[in-house]
Amino acid sequence: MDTKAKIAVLERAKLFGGLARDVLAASAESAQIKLIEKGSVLFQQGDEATSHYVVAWGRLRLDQTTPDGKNVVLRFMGPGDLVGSVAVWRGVPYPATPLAVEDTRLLVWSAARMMDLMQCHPPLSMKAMVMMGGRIEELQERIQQVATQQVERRIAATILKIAGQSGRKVETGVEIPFPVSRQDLAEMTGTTLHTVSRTLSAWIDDGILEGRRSSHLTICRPHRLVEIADQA
Amino acid sequence: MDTKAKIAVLERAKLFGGLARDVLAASAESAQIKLIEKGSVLFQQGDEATSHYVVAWGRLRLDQTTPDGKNVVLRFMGPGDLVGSVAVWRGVPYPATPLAVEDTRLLVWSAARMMDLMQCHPPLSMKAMVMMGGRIEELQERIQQVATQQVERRIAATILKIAGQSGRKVETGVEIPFPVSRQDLAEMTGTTLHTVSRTLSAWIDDGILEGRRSSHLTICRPHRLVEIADQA
DNA sequence: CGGCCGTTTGAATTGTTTCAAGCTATGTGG
DNA sequence: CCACATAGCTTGAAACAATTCAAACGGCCG
Repeated sequence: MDTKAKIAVLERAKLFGGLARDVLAASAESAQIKLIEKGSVLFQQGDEATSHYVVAWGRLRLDQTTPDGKNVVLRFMGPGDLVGSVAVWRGVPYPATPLAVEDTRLLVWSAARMMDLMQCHPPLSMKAMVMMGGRIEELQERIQQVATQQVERRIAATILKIAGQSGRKVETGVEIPFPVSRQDLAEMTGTTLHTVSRTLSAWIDDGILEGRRSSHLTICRPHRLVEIADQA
Repeated sequence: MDTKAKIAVLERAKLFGGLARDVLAASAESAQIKLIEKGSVLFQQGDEATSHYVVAWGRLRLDQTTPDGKNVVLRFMGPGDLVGSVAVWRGVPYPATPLAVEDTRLLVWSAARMMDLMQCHPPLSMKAMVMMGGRIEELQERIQQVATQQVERRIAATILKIAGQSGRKVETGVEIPFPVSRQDLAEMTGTTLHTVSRTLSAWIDDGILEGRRSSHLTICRPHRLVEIADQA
């Protein structure tokens, strides 16, 4: 991947999109490329934060393991998303583990290089703040969801969020183009595999969803799902 | 309050602490003072974000109301805490409502002035990013809690967090120096007033806590509460 | 073919909520 | 100074949503 291709990736990244040519060029030039295979992790929760990444292709699932062994899926990440940024900026260990759910290609910067870029290009740090603010609001919304809504609504909302971020239109509806297991959904909504399975089964029976027994989920009647997600 | 006093407040604020003299002076000079009474709100969730605040004295509770009328307490804020920052930087409406639970005094900047300060003083925006990163981790931890732990543990952890932020040592243990109702705790932990009441009653019977019927909560046996908070 | 992993589904169990009633400080107006 | 109202809290009993336990199914890979 040459600098031109790197710039193309950066333009789609939330952190870099819309920034001046010279900032992109400076950033792209100092980026390394890293490739990881489906099923392997980029780094481990608790590792020292030495690098900062931008996803070029592929998809990652961000997992957080609790001291007592339970797992929470924080989110899925795709092209343009940032990985490890917060830990690098704060100088603390990575708080979660990104696992590739597809073969994935990323741009990499060392922590020091990233800090340099930030210092030299104020628009970059402005952008970073806006982005982090967005993440804060997202997390606050999720807390509100887990704290006040019941399971069925949370599952519906979660599926819709994933579809909104990564869904593709197909003949039968909107498809999520990478595998999302019942276990994943359980760990995103704070419930159990069993409850998710039952709920999805009911929706599939109602024709709202397609995708029994793994494969890829397809939303056939998005409108119904929205109704479930924000029913009073 | 003169500029000197303002600087003293800023030095204790997370955003300004440890910054160079000239940054503090420039910031303090352009700050206005605002006083609000116990029970009144600083602004309303949904209002356009026109100002950014730092708490000088007093205490606020940050509330978020859901579309269907339920309420979530995001956190309590005291001296040195920032209010409204994220919304100002992002140029979006305030996502929550800060309510004074004591008479409170704040420093105020217009959104435009705040952005100027940020642009002119890179160390300020660096500090802001580190701070926002901290908030992101805090929120992720809370999601993990609400999603995986049962109510008793969440209540224990929440009381300990409040005590850690604002607790004062007294003869009988650690006291939370402002009123925290059972309803508040319920809205922080995603449960009901009734469950909180039952749980606290049990703890008071066990001598872990003091503070039946409102008044101020005092933790008599912090160690026991920690055990409950992180029991496997 | 056989084993495995993710899933489905039923039944029993439980933590938590909901419903309902009563309590106790605190404050207010007569 | 005493009824009276109020706000916040407590507590029991019933109802329920979701989890846990248990077993079996189906697709896929070696």
